Amino acid sequence: MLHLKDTGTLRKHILSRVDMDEDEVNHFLSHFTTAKFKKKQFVIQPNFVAKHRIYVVNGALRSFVFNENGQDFTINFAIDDWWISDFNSYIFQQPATLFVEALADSSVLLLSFENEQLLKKANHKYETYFRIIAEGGLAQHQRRVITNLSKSAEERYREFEEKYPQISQKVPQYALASFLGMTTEYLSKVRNKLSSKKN
Amino acid sequence: MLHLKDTGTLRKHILSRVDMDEDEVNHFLSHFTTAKFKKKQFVIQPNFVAKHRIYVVNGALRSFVFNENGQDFTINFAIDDWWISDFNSYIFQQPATLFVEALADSSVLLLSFENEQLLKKANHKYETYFRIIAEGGLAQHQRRVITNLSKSAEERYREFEEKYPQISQKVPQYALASFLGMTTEYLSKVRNKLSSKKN
DNA sequence: TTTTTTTCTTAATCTAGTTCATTTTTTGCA
DNA sequence: TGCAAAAAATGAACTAGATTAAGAAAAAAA
Repeated sequence: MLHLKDTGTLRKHILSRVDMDEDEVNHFLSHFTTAKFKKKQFVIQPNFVAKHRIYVVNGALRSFVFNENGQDFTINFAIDDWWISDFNSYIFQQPATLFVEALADSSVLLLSFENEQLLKKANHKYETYFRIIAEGGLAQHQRRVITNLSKSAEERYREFEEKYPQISQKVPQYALASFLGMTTEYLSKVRNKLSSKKN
Repeated sequence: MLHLKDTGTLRKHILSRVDMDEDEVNHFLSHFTTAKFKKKQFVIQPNFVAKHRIYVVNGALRSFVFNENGQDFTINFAIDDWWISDFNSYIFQQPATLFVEALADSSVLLLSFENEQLLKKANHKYETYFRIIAEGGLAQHQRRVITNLSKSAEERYREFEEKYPQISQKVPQYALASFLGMTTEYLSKVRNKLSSKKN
């Protein structure tokens, strides 16, 4: 059984998007399990089907891939109050291509694919919530594609810093560099250049 | 009033994703308007709110942005049986940042934001459909981010050709080049290199 | 058909960002 | 607290892909 304290932020996340009464949110939240992950622990691995959507209560996770040369690319970050998974795997219940790992000790809430189906059948409002987060994620990914195509590495870094200052504090630089589509070395150079400009 | 012929492919698109009876699909489809766009015509423009989601019956559209240097970047294509819009603008009803233009004379079905809200209120199944297409779009964008980060320009082109041979027939090369994150000149070089390898 | 406009190709030059090798700093943990 | 391992920084050499420029081909317009 879940403790109230664990689900407080997710409760807010839901209520800020869909109008539900107390009982409805409670029923929704009762379908989640809690879990804790140690830093460097894997949550999802390639070739296994992603069984869960993961809501981060606190901590930091990232999803990433290796390409054929063994280089590591961060696909997404998730810190407090964000969702993460290999959605391509989760939604279609196909083998994952991504890793999801903890970047720091983290507490999460897990929703299994089966429980999600039960929820969507049980109450229209639950499905509305899933629609809204999918649409939000779609819009966000579209914005990311736009920046990746149309801005230079330096601009991408500057924009990220401005938009997500909390994240760049929490994650290692190599993970941020590959998320932004550049090497660690180059990010280091960019950072240096920008900070020397300020002073 | 819409003619049946116009909505046939959208009908199939819906029924392959959500189980509806005849009346339900008809009611859903009655909320769309038809439109035809001439090649080069703009469907959505920056600073105006995207009022519609656009389903392409036949033809070809693309969404794109200009960056501050006036370079043009294709964000998405939509050919027969695809949806397109500036989703960031449409979903949140904020001013668009993208253009959407017709690359060829096209017939489309338009769903206004207001009508979409009516539909979602009217029947649970309609919302299920919107959830499913949002999730599909999210998964697709995530795959795109992965390729853009982890593959070379040549590989991106090869994969695209393999996956969407119909599209590269239909769209101008400069639009494809910027979609794949490279210049027209470089795409031309890549094409040449690959086709000379084959012979 | 001819003219005009748009798209595509080719080639030379250039550069943003990578690679590789080494050093310094930070982190974790016995 | 000290030491090994991981992460970050630095710099030099390199390259994938951009830029520029000019001509050829194709498509649209007249």
